[in-house]
Amino acid sequence: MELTDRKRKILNAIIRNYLETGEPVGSRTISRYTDLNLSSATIRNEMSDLEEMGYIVQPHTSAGRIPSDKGYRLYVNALVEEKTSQVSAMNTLMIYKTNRMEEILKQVVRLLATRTNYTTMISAPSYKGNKVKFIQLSRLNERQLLTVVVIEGNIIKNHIIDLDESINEEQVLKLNLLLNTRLNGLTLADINLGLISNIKEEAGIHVQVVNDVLDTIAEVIRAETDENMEIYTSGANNIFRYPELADKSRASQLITALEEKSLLADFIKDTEADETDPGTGIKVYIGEEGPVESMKDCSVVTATYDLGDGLQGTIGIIGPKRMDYEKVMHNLNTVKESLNELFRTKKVTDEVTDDEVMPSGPGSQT
Amino acid sequence: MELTDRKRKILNAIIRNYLETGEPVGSRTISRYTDLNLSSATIRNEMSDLEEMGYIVQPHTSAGRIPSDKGYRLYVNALVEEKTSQVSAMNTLMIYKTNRMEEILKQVVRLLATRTNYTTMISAPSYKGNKVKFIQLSRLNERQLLTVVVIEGNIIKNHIIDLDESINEEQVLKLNLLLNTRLNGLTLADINLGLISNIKEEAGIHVQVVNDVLDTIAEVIRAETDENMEIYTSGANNIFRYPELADKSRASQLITALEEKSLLADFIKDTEADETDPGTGIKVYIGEEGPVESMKDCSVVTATYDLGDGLQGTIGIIGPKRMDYEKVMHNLNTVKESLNELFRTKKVTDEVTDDEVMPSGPGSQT
DNA sequence: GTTAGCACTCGATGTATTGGAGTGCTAACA
DNA sequence: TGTTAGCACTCCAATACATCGAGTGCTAAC
Repeated sequence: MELTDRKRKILNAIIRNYLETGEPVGSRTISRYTDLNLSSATIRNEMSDLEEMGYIVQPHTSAGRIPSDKGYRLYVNALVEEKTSQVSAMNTLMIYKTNRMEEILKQVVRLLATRTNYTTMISAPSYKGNKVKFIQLSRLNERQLLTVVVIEGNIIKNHIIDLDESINEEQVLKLNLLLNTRLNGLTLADINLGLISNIKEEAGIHVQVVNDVLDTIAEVIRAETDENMEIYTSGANNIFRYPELADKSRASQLITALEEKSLLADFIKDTEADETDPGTGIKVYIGEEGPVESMKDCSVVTATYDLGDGLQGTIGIIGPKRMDYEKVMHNLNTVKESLNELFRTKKVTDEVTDDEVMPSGPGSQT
Repeated sequence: MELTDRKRKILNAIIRNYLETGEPVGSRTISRYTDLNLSSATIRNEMSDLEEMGYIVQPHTSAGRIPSDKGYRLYVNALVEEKTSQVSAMNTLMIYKTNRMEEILKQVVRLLATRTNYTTMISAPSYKGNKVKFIQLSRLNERQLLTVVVIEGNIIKNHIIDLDESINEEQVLKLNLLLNTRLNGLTLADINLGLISNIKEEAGIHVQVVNDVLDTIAEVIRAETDENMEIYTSGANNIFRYPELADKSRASQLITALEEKSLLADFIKDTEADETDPGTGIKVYIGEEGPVESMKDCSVVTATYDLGDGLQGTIGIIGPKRMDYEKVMHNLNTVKESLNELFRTKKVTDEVTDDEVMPSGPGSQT
């Protein structure tokens, strides 16, 4: 059967109405809603066809119809086409400037949640290059060394090494020089066994330190590429606004998914893997289209943002299938713009970083 | 009216029964449950008294009774007394060793949640001393400096400074020396205006660097004492196990509270402020006793843990008022033991730290 | 002081009944 | 041939009503 223009209009009307009300929509409603001037009976025939084609679904006999995943997909595709051709209304977000990346992300994800009334997530930007840029060893006291490793993209990692034997300033200086000359500009892949044993030889007795520095480098690089992606979420409570997500079992599953960031990471990895999208960089997962089983009652809309220098991450909005896709996509665009804006004007104070507590065991009082 | 021994026993029986079933308990149940050999009628009379005294409450006429906050309080107090006199069964937790404090905390909070079936939280240990221990400036390139500040307790913070004017190695060395000799061993309070202008004078043209280092110090110290406490939670989905917390509005409020770490921080601050507890370090907030309005249907049990060196934090368990206080307190003790254990045996690899991404604006490609 | 007995309350549960929104189908119409 | 009016039918949601049972308070007897 062919999807005539009229059928298309009716389908759109059904979807739009359902987005608003969340209730199944009947033929009579459409008959008045649209400007097609058709009787409800005609609409009924068309709806019957649409159902047969799989665009809409009847929750039970003698209820109205609701869109199927396939129906939503058609609708969203149309939206996307429309969107890309039109210039997105610039409307930057007020992001409070701060030096800590973490703060910015939390702010953004929160803003987005309150603006859209959906649940939101954002992944910290990760850097693809991963070349070692700078290594600094500092002598804290005769048995402790502070290691700081900076890799391209200005990701900083530090570590305190407890030494088995004491070390003096001169030795530290030498090691610094050695490590920097040998390792700068290399990626983890470049640092092979031959190189390592080579360096160890030159380092003489300070093998332990070299080992540790290499571990630290390995850690910083791994942390940025791997599984344990940093993800922030906000507005989890918004799921209770939508009855279709708010019942006990569904809500519980969703809350669990939000807590298990690894599930969210699946969406982000999927988004990042797929570079074939039209250009807006916005991707929509409707229901079962997504990679996460327990979120099959939701739609997820994601977008990648780019801070320049190859530093990029993903923003996502999680809501019911009947979410306001148009609004959501618009908001995602706004956020992308705003983040760009922020980092373009941030030239002056363009550092953001920091670190964490580290407890020192009872053995290390000096 | 006096709380006779018999009334006490009946009250206990009511509470214990209610903890198990979650349903109002009637006189007949108690009449059989206890070994008092009293008829339901007698129990009824006693229950009537207990209600008048405010220990129990009737949800509606002709339902059984449920404990009031006051009733729980009596019960918990008795529990605590009993607990402290008895040696807590040592039963350490399997904590997977890792170098990152964050990982350990996440592990602990998660373990605790799955063990207890309640929602859990843990605050990162914070250090009370806050003396500057070591400052390291490194020249990344002629316009960028890396600042690393270590304070006692080995909390590390770093920062990249973009300079208005170029700087050479020699100048960096001088600044390093200057800052270390002047600031080491001082707390934030010690660093007054006089000292600052003094240092700035000595620093000559590099006022900007001095300012930034001071900012960084201020930030690291503030971050550890202040509001923005790091708190991890787990097992949010567990609230759906308890019907009295699982209805839409309550669940939504709770989820919000868990997301708004600031509310949880209120509990932690309260716990830490109160050093007058019996010695177990365990504190129980029943319903409205807690500082957070939106959690008045919950009980929260907290305990402080101590990693030595004055580094301490708080663990908390959030559940319905009818939570299994005994189990919860026992588990908290176990976790305390385990954390102690972990850091006692961690002497060799006693560092834990790390850091974060920092994007570099498009202006800083070199 | 304790207990048996009884009337009473009130939520929870189950069962009809009804109303309305919606459908599918058929026959008539343009 | 496409459109529409009409009608029988379905099914959910809401309402009302009856019933059950757990629990209470009170009184009178032990």
